[in-house]
Amino acid sequence: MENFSQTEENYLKAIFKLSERDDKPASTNAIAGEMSTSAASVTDMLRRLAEKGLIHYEKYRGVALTEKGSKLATGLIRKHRLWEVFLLEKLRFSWDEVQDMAEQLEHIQSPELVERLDDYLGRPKFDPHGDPIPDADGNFTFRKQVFLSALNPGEAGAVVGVNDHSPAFLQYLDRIGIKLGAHLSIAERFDYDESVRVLLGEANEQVLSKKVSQNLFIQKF
Amino acid sequence: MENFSQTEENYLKAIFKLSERDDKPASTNAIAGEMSTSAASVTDMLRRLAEKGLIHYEKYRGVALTEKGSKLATGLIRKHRLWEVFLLEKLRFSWDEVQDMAEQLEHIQSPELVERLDDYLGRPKFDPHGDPIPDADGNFTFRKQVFLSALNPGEAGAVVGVNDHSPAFLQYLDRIGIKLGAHLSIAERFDYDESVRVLLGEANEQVLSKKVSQNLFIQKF
DNA sequence: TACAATTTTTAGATTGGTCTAAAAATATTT
DNA sequence: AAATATTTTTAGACCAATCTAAAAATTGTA
Repeated sequence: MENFSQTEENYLKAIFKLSERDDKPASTNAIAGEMSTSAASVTDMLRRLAEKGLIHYEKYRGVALTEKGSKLATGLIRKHRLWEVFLLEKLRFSWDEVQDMAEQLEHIQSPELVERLDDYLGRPKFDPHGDPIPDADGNFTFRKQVFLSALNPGEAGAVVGVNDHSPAFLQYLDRIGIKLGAHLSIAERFDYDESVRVLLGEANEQVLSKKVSQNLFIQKF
Repeated sequence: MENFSQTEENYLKAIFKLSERDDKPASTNAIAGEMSTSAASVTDMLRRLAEKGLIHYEKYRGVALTEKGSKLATGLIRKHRLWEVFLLEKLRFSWDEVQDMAEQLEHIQSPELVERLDDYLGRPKFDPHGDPIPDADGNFTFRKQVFLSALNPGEAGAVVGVNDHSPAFLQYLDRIGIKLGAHLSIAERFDYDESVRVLLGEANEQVLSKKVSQNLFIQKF
């Protein structure tokens, strides 16, 4: 397949993310927001991406990825998440440090490298934040997961992912001892501010704010 | 330190390589050749690199790297060679396959990543082609080495590096069983075409052409 | 339905990196 | 030292990606 510029690739990723989130065509403005650029620049780029057959684009109607664009975007996500696993598992970075590096590494062009890396890492299905890693054909492994905020007192499960990937949130989780795979159960729910008291593992009890509980993915037991 | 574009970085590498080879300022034309671009483009870029304090440049007088430019160039070489070690040792690529990937990976911006990678690889001093890997301060480990073509009958040594990095040459070496570290001795030298008959290891005898013998680095016993 | 607000596109300019063709400087030869 | 050859620089143009400001289209609302 042809090669595209890093900028073009980043636009594709942004469109993929927005379409996935809202399940409808991405708007020029939304893309501009995601890319931290102006709407005018986005329009320019959309015209070019459409010419290259990467997106379906009609003026004023928003955009969706074509099959080709979608393959490319999932390929980028695959690379990003595999490199994140590498950085954590092999180079011992922590999960709040890997974003910038993976952002660069995902643009390395070499199909063979991706497959060898995947092999080397033991073909992981999820990245260090719990996000699924698409396989070489672009298929994601899905998981039945809910926000912690959707759990009721008495219910229990394992932490399988985060919704917010910011270093601040990830460092907070480290501080209070929440890692991917941690077991927890809801002890009590406070209607006042929608915070919850949870039991972490055997003996660690914490009160988590509404914001935190809306950013943790749980797989129920 | 500021960041520079991949193009700027590639110019710095080219200038470093040329200055190292000839031990005098690099000419516009030589750089154009190295970069496969036009002399006019080089002149443009030189003006910009000089403005950024990366090179000493006087019109018509050729260029040399400044301290800053030199630090940057050795940093790139360090990254390139460390990634090559990674690709070979960890991902099991062969020494003729790694060039393109390392060429991309060397532009990843993250000092922390380089140091972790170095650690992870066991702080290697030489890359898979026998080229020295500069340390974090830019210091190279030097080695007393000569071309195979400089050895006389009866002399022996170990293959410690290659001068030609082309896949064709490296694959040829694989084919006839010459690896880095291989021991060899000169059995006979033919004045006719300056080829040499060498004994490889215990029992492998080969005649090597002048061209081959001028592209193998040997450390004498 | 018409007017206002918002979103999107167009127009025109800028920057980095590239090119070709021509001019200027340097190096080589006689 | 003059003439010639070579190298290097300048001039002017192009493309990708970006910007701001203004125009056009769409959406929301009185």
